[in-house]
Parts: sequence; C-alpha cells; structure tokens
Amino acid sequence: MLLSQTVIANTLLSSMPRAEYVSMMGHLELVNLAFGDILYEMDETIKYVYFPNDSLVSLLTLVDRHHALEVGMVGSEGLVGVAIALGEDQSTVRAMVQGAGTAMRMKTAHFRAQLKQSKGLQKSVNLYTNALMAQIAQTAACNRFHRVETRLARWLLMTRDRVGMNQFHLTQEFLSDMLGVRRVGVTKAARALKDRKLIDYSRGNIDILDGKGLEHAACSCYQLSNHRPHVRRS
Amino acid sequence: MLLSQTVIANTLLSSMPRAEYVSMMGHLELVNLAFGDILYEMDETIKYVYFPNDSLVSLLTLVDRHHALEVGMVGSEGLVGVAIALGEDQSTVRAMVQGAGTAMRMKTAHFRAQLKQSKGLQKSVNLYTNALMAQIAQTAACNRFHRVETRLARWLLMTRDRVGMNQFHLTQEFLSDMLGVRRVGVTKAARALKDRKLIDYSRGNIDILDGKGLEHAACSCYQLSNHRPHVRRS
DNA sequence: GCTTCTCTGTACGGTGTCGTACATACATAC
DNA sequence: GTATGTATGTACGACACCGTACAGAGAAGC
Repeated sequence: MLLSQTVIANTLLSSMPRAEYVSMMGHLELVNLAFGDILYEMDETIKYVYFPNDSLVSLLTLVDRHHALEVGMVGSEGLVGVAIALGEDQSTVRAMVQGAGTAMRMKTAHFRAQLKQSKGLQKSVNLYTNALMAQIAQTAACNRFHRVETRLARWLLMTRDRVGMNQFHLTQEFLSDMLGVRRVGVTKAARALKDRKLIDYSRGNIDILDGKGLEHAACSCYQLSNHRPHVRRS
Repeated sequence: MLLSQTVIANTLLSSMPRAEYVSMMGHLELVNLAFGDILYEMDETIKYVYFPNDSLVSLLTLVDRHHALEVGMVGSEGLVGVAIALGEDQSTVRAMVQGAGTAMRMKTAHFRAQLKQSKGLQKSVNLYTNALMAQIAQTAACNRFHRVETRLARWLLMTRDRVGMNQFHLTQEFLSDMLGVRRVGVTKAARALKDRKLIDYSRGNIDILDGKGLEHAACSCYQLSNHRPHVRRS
C-alpha cells in the first residue's frame, strides 16, 4: 500500500492548506478498520476521531434494545466524531465500520488542540458537520415516507459512491439493521431489484449492474442527501 | 411585558458570561413571532438567527412536495440557525413558528462576528448544535419504530416542556405535518389519549391532564432526546 | 462423503397506516 | 337565527410491513 497516497485520500484532510496539514501530520495515525468494528458505542467516551480513506462508517441510533437504524454514513468525505469538535466528549450514536479499509485517526485531545490553531480545519469540519446534520434530517424523512425497496436502492448508491466500487460485501441481515426493517423485508426488496436487473447478489456479494437504473429506482433523497454536501463544501 | 425579564429567558444567552452578553446586546433585537411564521424556507438564505424566549420553533424536512416531517424542536434552550455558526449560509430545513411568543434575533453577519470574539457563546452554541443533532437522530429512529399514539404523546410532552404550560393551541391538521402522518391518524391517536384521560382538547385547544400518565404513554425517546441535552449542557 | 453453519427465499395471519370520502360539531360573522 | 368556515369524528378497502416459522442452497470444516 502506498502510504503517501492513502494519507490524502480523505478529502477533509486533503483540502486543507498544506501548512496546516503538515502541522497535524505528526498526530495522525494510519489504521486499518475491519468490517464490524465498533469505533464507539452510544454514550461512550470518544477517544479518537477518524478520517476514513477508503473505509466506510455507519452512524446508528439504537432503540428499545431491539432495533437499530442508520442515521448517517461517513466515508472519505467526512470524519467520525464531530461531537468532539462541538465540545462534547461522548457519542450519541454508535459508529460501526460498514466497509473495511483504512482511516487516519487522531486522539481527541490532539484534534481539539489542532482545531484551535487551524482555521482551515475548523472551517472544513464545521461545513461537514452541517452537511452531516442535513443528511441525518433527510434520512429521517426518507425513513418515514419511502418504501423499503426505494430506500434500499438509495442506500446501495450512497455506499457505492463512498467506496468507489460497484461491488461490496454486505449480508441482508446487516442491511436490515441499516434500514431498520426485518431481514425478510430486505430479501423482498433486494429480490425486486434483482428481478429488474439493477443489481445482483449472492451470499452477501452485492453487485450494482445498472447504476443509472438504480438511481431511477431510488427516491429523490439520494440526490439531496448525497450530492448536496459535495457541491456545497467546495 | 417586562423587557429585562424577557431578554434573558433564552438559556443559551442567559448562561453566557455577563461581559460577553453585554457586548452583543446592541445587536440583539426583540421580536414577536406569530404562529405559522416561517423564519426561513428550505434552501433559503438565513438572514437572522433567533434565540427563542417563550416562543417555539419547529424544524421541518419536506419531501416530495407532499409530506412534511418535524425533525427538531427549538425553544428557549436553543437557537434557530445553527448552520450559520457552522459556516453555511443556507438552511437545509424549514423553520416554522409552532408556538407564538418572543425571541431575540441577530443578523447573521453580527452573529458570526460575535462568535469569533466570544468563547462563551461559541461553546454554548457548539454544545447546543450537538444536542440538536442528537435530537434529530433520535427523532429519526422514533419515527421509524414507534406508533403514532406513542409519538404524539412524546411530542406533546416536548412541547409542554418548552412552552412551560400544560395548555397550548394546535390543530390536528398541524400535528399531522409534525408527525408526518394523515390528519385522521392524529385524530385516532389523540382520541385514544383523550379516552385514557391523559389529555383533553377541543378545536385546537389542547390540555395535558395527566403529565405523568402521558410520559408513561410516550416512548423512551422522550427521556433521551428531551432530558439529555439539558443535563449535558450545564 | 457428510455435517454444520450461514445466507437467502417463501409462507401466513396480523396490524398500523394510507388515501379518500363524508358526517358531525363547534365558532364566528352577518 | 342562519349561514359559513373550521375542527374533529367515522368508515372502508388497500397495502406495506411485522413477527415468526421453516425450507432450500451455498460455503466451510472434518
């Protein structure tokens, strides 16, 4: 793996003024994130903030000890642990690795110190926080009004955009916790998309066959929650 | 109305160091907010940030031109327009006055200038932003998993806590946009709560008869999204 | 080969909400 | 008092999803 290439894969970091980035490099640590890793639990103290490179992290809200629901998705465009930038020590959500890969991580104390002296980082993080908030709000409405099949399509597209590939490994059991539905509900929705030749899958290996078609099958929330942050941040 | 009393009703402002507050007083303007006023529309430029005193503001996400859903509720514990503090000029939600009353408002440019020189304000606003984000995430899950009757109970309690009274005026038509359900759905849920002697109402005049009982009828989300921010912020 | 485990598919009654239409009750204005 | 408008209540078929149970099908271990 080319370290120099990996280091700047996170756009929040790569878009920083060079001088600022250099000043924080010493505290950045490259780590491998494995599928299923829990970066932190709900109400748990945050020790590190993570800047995903090619990894992908889900933010989950847990309810009634039974149900889980994804409220946000963080890839190379963002950071995990915005609460730290907002002065809070604990997470209000579970952060779980949904796509294996690498990330840069930094101790919370160092991150806060860096934020104080780095205007560029501050600005990027703030804008990202706002975009994440918008994503969460959009997801909330989407989960309320749209059908599982539609939401699944949106979810797959958002994942594709962040991992940058049309194939990835995710079981239906896992997806049911993301979408907040039964596993059987995922089966039916996935089956429908498969029958329409938009995707293919087998034992967790998902393949997006027709991206354009899948976008058409997804709800308008995809356009909003996914593209808007990118446009705005530049 | 006693002005001096009204001015410090917003806890975000009243909890600031006195010196800082004095320095921003000149730019704070006392305004009356009427029920139904739209402070700003989705994707609209934010001209003022608002610090509600006894007023209450709903943050709504709009979907498919049909549906509306409340994702956040802002009373005297917060401010409307956190996006400004995060460096964004436009709102990603609609902000609508749900409870008439007064608020302090400030031009966005002044607010940003003030933020730069006032550490206390910065800290308060950041912590509130985090609490709001947690509220939105919790609401997202609640809307997904809990029934209308349960959510209505929670919503009424949250409103009560913010207006500080057991009576307020809200039609079922209005409530349907808050909860993201049909008006008829609200009727059935409200009727059930009425039959249980937890609330009473007539033509929009809602009266909470049994607060404790209503808390029992509400979901656990009420405890979390409502109380946690208060505990944390102090 | 066989067993075991994981992942996916199918079935079925139950229920919460939807969309729509219409009826009743109260409030206000004239 | 009558008319009009607003708020609430009732009805009914449709449907998306639930909870649960069980059956196949592919992968991995022995």
